[in-house]
Amino acid sequence: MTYEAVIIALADPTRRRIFESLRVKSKTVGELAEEQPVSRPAVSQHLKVLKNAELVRVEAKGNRRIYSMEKKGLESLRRYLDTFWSDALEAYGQEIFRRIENDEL
Amino acid sequence: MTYEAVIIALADPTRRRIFESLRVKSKTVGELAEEQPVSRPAVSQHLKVLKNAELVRVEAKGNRRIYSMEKKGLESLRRYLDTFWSDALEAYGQEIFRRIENDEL
DNA sequence: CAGCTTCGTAAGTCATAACTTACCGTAAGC
DNA sequence: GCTTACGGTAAGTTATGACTTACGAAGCTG
Repeated sequence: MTYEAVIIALADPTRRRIFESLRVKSKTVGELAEEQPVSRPAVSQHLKVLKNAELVRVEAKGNRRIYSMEKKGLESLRRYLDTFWSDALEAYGQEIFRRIENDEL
Repeated sequence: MTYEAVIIALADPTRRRIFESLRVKSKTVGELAEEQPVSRPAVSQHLKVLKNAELVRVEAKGNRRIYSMEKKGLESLRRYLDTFWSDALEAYGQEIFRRIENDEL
């Protein structure tokens, strides 16, 4: 059920901006904080959530922490979405809907 | 930017349960409320959010409103996710990451 | 028409999570 | 070794959003 963590992580606009910023290139916490309209500790907290959702990974480089994009979280969310395109469920749902329309239910 | 509404809509567990419940068959507000551990007005409010995200559609049937699943919202979210699998961005990001690793940046 | 059902909205409460400042540990530079 | 830079965590505040009850509109029922 890790896709829940991914959805929650991406639901916050600041967190989405941080995540999408890493799409271009990997950055330190300070670099990310400069781009964002919030304080550095706030960015740290957001990165914690993103890491928990496996949307970013950290690389310690001496004094700094270099954050980069991680695809694993996105993949689990995509798998969740894909389950909604099942043909069987689709057909069943449509049939029920038709019956309701026709007052057969 | 409608994918934002979709992510926000799916971020709430109650809303996710309502949405997934409609996967099986279309239902009235009352039916949905019976399944959920919250009041009927709460369900109404959640349905409003889901509708705004194009995750459900309504069908007025006399006194009742029959809610059913709508794929449009899911599709826009999927398109958003797919943009992260662009090979060009991937290659660029990896190259930058390599340079940082090697202190070339 | 009177009463009952269905459901949306308004208003207010409460829990949560997004923020702030303050502080601490750790690594780097002089 | 002392100072400075980087970043994580704690504690407290504030904003948001998920809930509740109360109410009203619109439609079936007898």
